[in-house]
Amino acid sequence: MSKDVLPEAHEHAARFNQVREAHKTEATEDYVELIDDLIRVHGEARLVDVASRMGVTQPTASKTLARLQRDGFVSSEPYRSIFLTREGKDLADESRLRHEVVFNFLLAIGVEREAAIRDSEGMEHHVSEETLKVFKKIIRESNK
Amino acid sequence: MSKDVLPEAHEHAARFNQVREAHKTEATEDYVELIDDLIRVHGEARLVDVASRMGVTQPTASKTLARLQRDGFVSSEPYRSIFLTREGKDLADESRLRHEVVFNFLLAIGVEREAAIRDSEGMEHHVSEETLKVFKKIIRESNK
DNA sequence: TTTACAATTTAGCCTAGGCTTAGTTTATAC
DNA sequence: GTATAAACTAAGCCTAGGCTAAATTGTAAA
Repeated sequence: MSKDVLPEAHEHAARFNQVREAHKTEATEDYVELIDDLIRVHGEARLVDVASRMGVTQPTASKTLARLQRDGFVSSEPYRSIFLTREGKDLADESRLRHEVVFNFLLAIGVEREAAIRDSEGMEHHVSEETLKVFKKIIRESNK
Repeated sequence: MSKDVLPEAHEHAARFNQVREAHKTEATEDYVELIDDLIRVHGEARLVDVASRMGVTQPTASKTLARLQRDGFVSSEPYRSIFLTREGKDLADESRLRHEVVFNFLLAIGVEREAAIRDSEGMEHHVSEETLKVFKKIIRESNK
């Protein structure tokens, strides 16, 4: 069962590099997705809510949001609520879509709801387009 | 389709905290799994190979290994090859098992091999026991 | 309208995990 | 047996993402 040869080193490294790439964008995606949700459901996104829902302190959320603003995903004035830029909104939409596919896929194959909620949060950032296609197909089939 | 209410804040936060927990152990799991592979296939694990296969520089690998040693997963003498402690070996076995289940699951549902290799590397750290059970069941069914 | 509380920012600290450059040790080849 | 190359370590720098404590701003109630 276990391997008796290893992939070539550069091949091997490429996998880990891909995971590291995904990690870099994870926080950004989680934040914009949450901000978009807050705006849609509560009418606005306040730092205090972003922080409590991300499970971090306000200074931590504040610092992360400053980075997102620097990188062009978010805009806000001091002491005011938070808005998504066009780029941020696009990323949020894309991110939520992927999140929903993973979530619905887990439900479709029989994972219990609570586990599906929790697992999809972590998994969504590591699912390629190719795999996502297979997930979608299985969701469609389970809806028949 | 999209939500019109959000989960309670503490519930929401719990999901992200779980993902952050998983991130903390990711590097450790990836390193011990790789070290175990190198020992099994090449007879020993040298820093230079760990670094090139992780896709990082030698000083980076060296620093990470120092941390793993501090935390009791790895042991080694300066300029010598790297060994797993009992704890490290157990973690490697557990980690490889999970990795294999995720990989075989992706194959079983029809994901192409290369994508399955890459996606399983990132996904393995975010799949709960509950979901893993469902994955195993689907693998068994596809082998009939 | 002032006062008090809530929200936000600032400052400063920590760890992980990247990097480069430079020095040391080990192994190899002549 | 020594020179050279390869492997490894050391030192120092950077970013992200956590934290606490303290200062500032905004808002609402008395």
